[in-house]
Amino acid sequence: MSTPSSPTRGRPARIDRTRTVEAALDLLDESGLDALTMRRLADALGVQVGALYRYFATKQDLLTAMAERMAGGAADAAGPPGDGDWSERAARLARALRTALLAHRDGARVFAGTHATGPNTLGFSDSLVGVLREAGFGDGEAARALYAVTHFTVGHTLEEQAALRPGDGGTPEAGALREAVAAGTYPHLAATLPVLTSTDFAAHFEFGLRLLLDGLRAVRG
Amino acid sequence: MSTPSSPTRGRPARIDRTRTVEAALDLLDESGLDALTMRRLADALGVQVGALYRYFATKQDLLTAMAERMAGGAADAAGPPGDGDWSERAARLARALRTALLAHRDGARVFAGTHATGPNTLGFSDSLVGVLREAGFGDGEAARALYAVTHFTVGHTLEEQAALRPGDGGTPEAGALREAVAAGTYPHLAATLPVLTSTDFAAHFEFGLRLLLDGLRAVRG
DNA sequence: ACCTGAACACCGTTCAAGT
DNA sequence: ACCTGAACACCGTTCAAGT
Repeated sequence: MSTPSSPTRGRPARIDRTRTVEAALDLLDESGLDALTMRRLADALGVQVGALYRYFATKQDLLTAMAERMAGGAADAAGPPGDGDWSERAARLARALRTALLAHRDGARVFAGTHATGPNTLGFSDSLVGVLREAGFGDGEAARALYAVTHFTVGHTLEEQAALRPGDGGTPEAGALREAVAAGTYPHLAATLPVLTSTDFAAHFEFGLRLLLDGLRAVRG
Repeated sequence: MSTPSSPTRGRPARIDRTRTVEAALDLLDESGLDALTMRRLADALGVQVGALYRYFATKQDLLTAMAERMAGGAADAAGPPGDGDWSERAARLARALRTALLAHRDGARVFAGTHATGPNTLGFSDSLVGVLREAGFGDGEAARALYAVTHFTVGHTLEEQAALRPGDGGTPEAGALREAVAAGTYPHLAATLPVLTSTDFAAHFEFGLRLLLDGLRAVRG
């Protein structure tokens, strides 16, 4: 498939999967997902475009490998058993996922657009499900809680990184929001505008995470 | 900008914003987001590609108009005040958003990739924040709850539509998941595999939504 | 075995020119 | 005013041929 054979025959390879994923993440950080093209990546690696297809079947395959790489270490955030109660350990895992996505420009977009099934991604899921099962949650509850926490975290971080994109003044569409709210008749949006346009994304994230964990507490037993 | 002037001078226009968005949604349903190109859309409308740029500044602008269109009607799902308690009304809004996204192929991807600020989108937000404020939640809580519910719903539906993509047998990466879990050592994923690979997405959604609403109940007062 | 060179079949966007 | 025709500067992917 996309992995060359083991013994080094002929000239040593100039690139490999690991180096290519690293270069792709660097390019992502510098220029963003829209500018991450196979040609530009090949340039950065000093090879021709076609060479990339010996290591990745498609660009989607490369993006999946990037997502898997980004998730590295997140599984360890739970800490050893006994280090905090189940809700604190679960919260650490969710925060670690958000942090991992924030660590790369458009990280959430890459993650949301792929379906990595490598050890980093599976390890994270196993960790979170494990914390809940060991806390006494049923298998169904633990599995569904994993999805709820993951989907919220990815959804949140997608918005967080989108809001921070344009780069210069304030939030991007906070302007459009203010304008529309001022003109139209959205009384509740008008009343909550300061919070809605706040850029304290950590506070937004912690609020949603707390809802999910409080909800889990209510569902338990 | 992208809106032609009002009085009909010269020949009547062959296309307009509304017709174009409708054709784009049809094309989306038939072929998916990856196949939705400006050229194919122009073909479907019987014009040349360049003509589209008289109505939409960029493809992103078109996608935003599509997202806004998809959100139509979702704001009304709360029903009249008094029709159910706050949590039931909020749940109806969240379900209406999921349903609106599911109504179009790749609907969640379109919605997640844009930032519509039209009346449908703002009306939905105003509705949900309104339900919570009228139930006695503070402005900050109501605004942040809007984000939590919306991000969870979009994140969930993104996964739901991604899982249903390939189309033929079972879930797409359920196979990859089973395989990896069988080979590797993920005891908690192995134990919960039946639920993790379940395609009852409505149940997954309802569970996460319940966590958020139970969490809100716990936070109130 | 690994990479190059070159092609194939496309893209989004712009803009002079026609009607 | 609205649309066409044609171009510009790219894309992802494939594959014979070189080394």
